[in-house]
Amino acid sequence: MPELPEVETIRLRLRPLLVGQRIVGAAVRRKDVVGFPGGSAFRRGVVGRAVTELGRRGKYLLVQLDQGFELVFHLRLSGRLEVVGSGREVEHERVRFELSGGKALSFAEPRALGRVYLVRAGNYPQALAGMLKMGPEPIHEDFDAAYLRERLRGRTAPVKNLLLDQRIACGVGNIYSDEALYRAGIRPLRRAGRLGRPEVDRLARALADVLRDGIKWCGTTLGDGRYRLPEGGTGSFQERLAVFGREGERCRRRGCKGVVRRQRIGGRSTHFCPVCQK
DNA sequence: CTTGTGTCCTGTAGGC
DNA sequence: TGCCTACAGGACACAA
Repeated sequence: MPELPEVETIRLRLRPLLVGQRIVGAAVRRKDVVGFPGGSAFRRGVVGRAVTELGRRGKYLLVQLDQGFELVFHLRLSGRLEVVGSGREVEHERVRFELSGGKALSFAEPRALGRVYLVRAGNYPQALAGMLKMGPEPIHEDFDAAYLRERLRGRTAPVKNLLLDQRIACGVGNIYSDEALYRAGIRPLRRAGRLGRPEVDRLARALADVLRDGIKWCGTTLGDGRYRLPEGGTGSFQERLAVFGREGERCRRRGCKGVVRRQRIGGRSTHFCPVCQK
């Protein structure tokens, strides 16, 4: 669930809590959540390092450490990062980092699908191949209509599937892809290579806009409450969703009588307004 | 290369 | 009430 806006929100909130802190201890409570390196090298490598900055690439959160190291987190579906008092227990905690200030950074992940990696900054191992192949950030200038047109040209897969491909546009997940397609007025099942130039133009803009809006509203906390801010609060973009999670409800556009439909595309549930999206 | 399907993982919702 | 199944979804492996 954490997509680009959620990870960016987490980054902004965690930054003042982590930068300047030194990791004085680490406990790996579940080994398979550490993606790299294996064995005790992860714990040995991370202890003693100080946090210098927090970055983000797509859905990855990058915790820069001194001496050229970097902790890379991917929260996948249900991962959570929280700074807690040193004694406090956290449900589903997989890895805990004790901090010099007396608190701890807790990485909790009920489904154990999320991962944390310790690498040389910018030097990603095979286990993190996704980082090397990742496409541009849709909210940066190097992502524009011309680029998207080039990447979609000739492709026969549904446009929805390609929006989820991190090699084309990183950071986009199921929620924001549906919302971007709604804003662009494009049905998710349309074959990507068949979109007209004005449609791709709208899509490129909609993607950037919806992700920026998501950041502005601190991300989307759905009913399950899995995504939370590091301080425990919720995002508020869920109140602004046009289609995601609104199956059977009326389209939000003024005067539109459409009812939001849900359909499985590429194994994922996909939402759209049959009136607004062509 | 492209596309579609299965797998990982576990908590939860819904059916009977 | 309790059991069972389907589903949630991001990334990746793999088959065609």
